Amino acid sequence: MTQPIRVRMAPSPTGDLHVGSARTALFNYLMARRAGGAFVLRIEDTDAQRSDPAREAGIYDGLRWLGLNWDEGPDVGGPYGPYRQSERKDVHREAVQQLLANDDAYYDYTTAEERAAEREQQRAEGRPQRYSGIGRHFSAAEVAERKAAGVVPAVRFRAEPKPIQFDDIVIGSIRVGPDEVDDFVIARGDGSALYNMAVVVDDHHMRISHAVRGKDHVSNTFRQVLLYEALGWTPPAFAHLPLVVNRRRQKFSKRDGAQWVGEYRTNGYLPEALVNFLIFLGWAPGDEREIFSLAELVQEFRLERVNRADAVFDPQRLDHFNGVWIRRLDLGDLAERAWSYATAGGLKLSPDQRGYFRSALELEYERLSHLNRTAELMDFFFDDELVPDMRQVRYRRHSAAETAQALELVAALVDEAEPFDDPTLEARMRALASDLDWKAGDLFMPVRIAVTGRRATPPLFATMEVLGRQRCRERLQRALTGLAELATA
RNA sequence: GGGGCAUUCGUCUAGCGGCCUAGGACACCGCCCUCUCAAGGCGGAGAUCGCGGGUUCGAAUCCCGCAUGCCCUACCA
Repeated sequence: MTQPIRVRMAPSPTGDLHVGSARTALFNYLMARRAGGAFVLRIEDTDAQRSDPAREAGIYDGLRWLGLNWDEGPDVGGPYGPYRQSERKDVHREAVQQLLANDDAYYDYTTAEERAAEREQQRAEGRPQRYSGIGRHFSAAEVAERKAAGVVPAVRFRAEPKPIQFDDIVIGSIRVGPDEVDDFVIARGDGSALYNMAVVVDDHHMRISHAVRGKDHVSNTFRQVLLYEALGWTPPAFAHLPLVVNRRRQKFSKRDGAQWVGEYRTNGYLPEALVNFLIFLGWAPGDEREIFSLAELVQEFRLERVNRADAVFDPQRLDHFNGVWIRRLDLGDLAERAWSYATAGGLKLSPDQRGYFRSALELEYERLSHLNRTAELMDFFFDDELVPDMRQVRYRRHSAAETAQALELVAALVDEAEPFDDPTLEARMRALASDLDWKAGDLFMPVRIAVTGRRATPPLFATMEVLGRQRCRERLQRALTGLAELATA
């Protein structure tokens, strides 16, 4: 009888979802979905300092935005709740009591000063810095004395010297010698459980089958294994993921770029792109495919194929995936997503412009690298006061005066072209260039600048078609005025 | 100081004893396409597989040392 697959994501409520956490969440999500198991969200807020339910919102938003939906959690409930560690103190306390009762743990009445002194001496002697268990040996009288002096005891696990070993799905067998794990604190003076204790208790009670987390927890795992053993519980399978690191191969942090998922959202990244990028930080399909949707990953992902070496977060690669995914979106979807970025970016859009927005966006498809660049890319479509700066034209082959004459002809052409569409405009403009004995490009660039105000745009005639006769005509007129001023200046 | 783990192009990775004179992708460079900018196509440069020993007919792949890096070493998580 195999246990159902139950995995969890256990972030601290920091206010937003870290990209490293997002990667861990993704791997867990994939595990769960592939096996038809459960993806549990547990908020680890045992540190009262940082605990604030309001700060969970960013975690939820980030996960939801990425499409990493959870089956059980503080907000949706579930059969093994509560899902906030701060609400599970009784369960933790009960387990601490059990360890105390079995003499697997003890109250430690040493003071912080005593422990610091011990560490200091060990350092001076060049010995490993470990808690020697001095608190184990106080007599009843000594304890009474310390109590009277106001010492509040912490609860320490009694770690007997013995080698500890566990099998990790990604790393393999990991072991540590008999003297490596000392008596560690499992509960504070006030009785509240510390991280390792809380994790073990919660993972057990939540029936977690696989603990999939960052490699930075390997050392903790040795302690947790001891706890499982003492409590008489079966530990979950462990899988420790390589870390997401910066260019200097250290833990990814602020100065390495945006570190929160929310920032990627506002910076115009698609969740599909972030997922696709993140999955390759520690995993690869084994063949040469590179583009994967979340749904495809559910089919392909195998924990067994996860790498062991840390992966550098390369923003350029993320950008590449973003472009790929933008181009994969169908126009309706893209328009819907880009709309809010466009207005946020300062474009004044009215609801009746949706059709126009969409037509314009269609032309910008392959030029849109990030959704938050929508406004800067498309503002000329919406600026009805646009005054083209004709100084942008390079008057090498043709003078400003000649250019003005040509634009007059173009204006006339714009007035009468029928229909006012891409092929008609192109045919007539090419004919005009030929009549003038100009190279087509020499004519198109001034027109482009006149009509869009910029040198880089989508193909000119498609752009003009979308802009419409009216706008093109007005802008051409303003360009002509500008050219005249330029001539007199 | 101690321990654990890791080490293939600048980066993400393929590779699990012979198919590797190491493949793909990003970035970079060049060419093509072309009305500009993109996108796309083609090509180039880029890794003596961290170093040194072994094992083997044969090693990026197995073993042992060394080096380097990262993580942990709290009454943080």
